[in-house]
Amino acid sequence: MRRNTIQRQLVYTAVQNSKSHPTADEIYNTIKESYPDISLATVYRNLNLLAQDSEIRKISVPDSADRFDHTVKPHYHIKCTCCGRFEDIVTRYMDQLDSAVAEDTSYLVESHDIVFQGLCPRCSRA
Amino acid sequence: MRRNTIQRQLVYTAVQNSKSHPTADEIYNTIKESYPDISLATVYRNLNLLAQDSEIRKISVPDSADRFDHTVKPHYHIKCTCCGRFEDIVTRYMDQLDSAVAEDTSYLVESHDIVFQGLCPRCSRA
DNA sequence: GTGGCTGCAAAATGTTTGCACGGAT
DNA sequence: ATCCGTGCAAACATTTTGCAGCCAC
Repeated sequence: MRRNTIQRQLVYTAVQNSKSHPTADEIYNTIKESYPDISLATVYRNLNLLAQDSEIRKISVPDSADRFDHTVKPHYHIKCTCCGRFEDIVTRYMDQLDSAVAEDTSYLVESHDIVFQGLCPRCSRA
Repeated sequence: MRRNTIQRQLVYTAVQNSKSHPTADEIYNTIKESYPDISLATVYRNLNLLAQDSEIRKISVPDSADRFDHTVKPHYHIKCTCCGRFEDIVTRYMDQLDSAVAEDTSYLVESHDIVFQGLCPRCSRA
């Protein structure tokens, strides 16, 4: 049975209100402004619980800390190899990849993540 | 100018000889058997240099340590969410995704990685 | 009242770095 | 002779965990 604590609500709200893709530490610092007693461990615990419950999404980013996304609907991401900027891609999720791979591998495929890498407009001008 | 040291050759060879997708620590332990003085820091340094030079590939794995791949040709991976098993997928690399995303985002897209997740045959039977 | 959740500190994990020395060029 | 790469240890970054008390149920 899962309890509905103040801390979990704060974590959830902070992720929802973030326009970008915050790291655990960014969430922690945001919440601390209004609720200075919260602990980083609690932030991590709740981010993981919320991700388990599919209320937020956990994204694994190459060469940096995990990020969290308020958008639960599957979608893709792009990372600038120069400045680290990290953004959504607005293409349609390709369900058919999952079924194709399921046939080829005899895995029970649940999902896939795509991370594109390249130079963002600003960095490519330099 | 890059020097050709024994240690770098050992790291390169260890990655090539590995059938799977070893972590830095696995490479380190393999090499230590024949060359006990090698340091983990040296293994990390050389793995990163080799990946920079595109002699091996570095793969970011959700919720676990980075892995290294002797296959330089771009291809996709799948991870079992239950036992952590990690394998190649033998589909064709979809170049057209990179150009499509380049058009949509005005990034200079270099590449993309896909990691599928699901249950491997063994785990799905349980 | 109970047991899941918290804060804190410590530990665990994964990776990088400062430094003096040694070896490849 | 140069100076890049090494081993070592320490630092660093990120995330998890043990524990005693607390609070939502």
